[in-house]
Amino acid sequence: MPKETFYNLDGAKQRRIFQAAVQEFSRRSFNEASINQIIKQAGISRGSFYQYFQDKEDIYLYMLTEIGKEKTAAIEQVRQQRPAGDDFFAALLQMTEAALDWARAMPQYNQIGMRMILDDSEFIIKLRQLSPAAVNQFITLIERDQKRGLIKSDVKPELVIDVIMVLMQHCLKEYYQSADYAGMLQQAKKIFAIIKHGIAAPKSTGE
Amino acid sequence: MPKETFYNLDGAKQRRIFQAAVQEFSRRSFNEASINQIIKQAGISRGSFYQYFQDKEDIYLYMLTEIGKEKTAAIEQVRQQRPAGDDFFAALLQMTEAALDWARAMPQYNQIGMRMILDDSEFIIKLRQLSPAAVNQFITLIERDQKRGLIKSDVKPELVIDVIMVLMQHCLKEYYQSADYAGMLQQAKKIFAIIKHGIAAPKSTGE
DNA sequence: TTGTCATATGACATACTTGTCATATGCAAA
DNA sequence: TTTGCATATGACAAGTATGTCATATGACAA
Repeated sequence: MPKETFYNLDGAKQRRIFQAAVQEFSRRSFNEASINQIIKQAGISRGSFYQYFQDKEDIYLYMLTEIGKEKTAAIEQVRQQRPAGDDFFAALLQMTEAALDWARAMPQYNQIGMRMILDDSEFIIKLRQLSPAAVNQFITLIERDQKRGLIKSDVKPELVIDVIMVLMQHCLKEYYQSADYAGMLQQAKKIFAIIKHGIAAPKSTGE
Repeated sequence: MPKETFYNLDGAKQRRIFQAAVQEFSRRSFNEASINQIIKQAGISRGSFYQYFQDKEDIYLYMLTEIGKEKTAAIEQVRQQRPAGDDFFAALLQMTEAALDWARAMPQYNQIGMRMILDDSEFIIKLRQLSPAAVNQFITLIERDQKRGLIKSDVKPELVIDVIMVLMQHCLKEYYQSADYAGMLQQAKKIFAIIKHGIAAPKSTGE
């Protein structure tokens, strides 16, 4: 919640400040990030900064909500272009592609998201606990597939989501280092196959 | 590689300094950690610190090797008490229990390990790349089980290890917050079951 | 032109950090 | 006792950071 004065600024300047924040918060952890760097990058004075924002937490939250808006819009676009598959794994794959797309297009935003997951400063921990996590939709999908007899009924949907989220994060992190889009997608598919079918050899029934 | 002067110190003082480092590096990231805190905690003067160590990296490396020694000893002990199971999943479970034991007994050490995985300061990244990771043993186990027909032959052992390592880290992280030993072990088992058998319902063969 | 008011500015106080260095201390040998 | 050497110390310089505040600026109204 920036102060009124910030919103009175013309759009270009707001944007400049936003982008300076993105740059700094994607480069360093919340604690390490420096307001000095942000104002230098944005080309505003120290005094002005405190006229716009309460403190570092304030501009961080502002930046997050801005990114959130853009992300929602982007996801909506993907969803319209490629309608969701009809089972859990199809939907999962679609989401994975969307996530990779996002990471590729907005590396800094993704970096910030990454940091948020890893960062363990008090503020970020508090913040993370509030995050809603749009997982409910997937839980519903799993439950439906369980009723349809596609997924074992004795696994807990929450656990599956948990496992998959963790692995997805890992893939994104790897993608950062390798920057190999196709390879990463390939690997994600293999991982999902493991989750789907397991690694144990079939018990000499089909063989 | 601390300086000679450090090793000339009597054991108690060395230990005090080591523990001060553990405390600080488990509390804050490498970049955020402060030498001031360490010397205050250890009860030595600023000047002395620089007589013992080159800089922050130096004491960090020293601390890591010390922890490494202790860990190796602890693992050896576990291995002797509980001999490894004869297939991959048995060995995996044993390792999980060992890891949880370790985390419970040495929360700070584990915290440091955790930080090392997450930390993205230049120094830590460089350091992490050097780490050998004692995964080879597990890869061998998987390959053996593949030959024995227990594990599908078309999965890449490296990928499986990767997936499991990531999930294990996640479990440890969760364990930190919940501090529920039994519950965590239970969850780990369920996760391994997913890896083993998958979540897809059997194709109307057994039902 | 003058008055008013929102906004912009950077100097400042304060509080941290790291690494150095002149000096002090204490021990051991001569 | 005196000499000499290893070690201990904290003041210091130089850098970083944050948040405040008196003052300057510029735009618009009277």
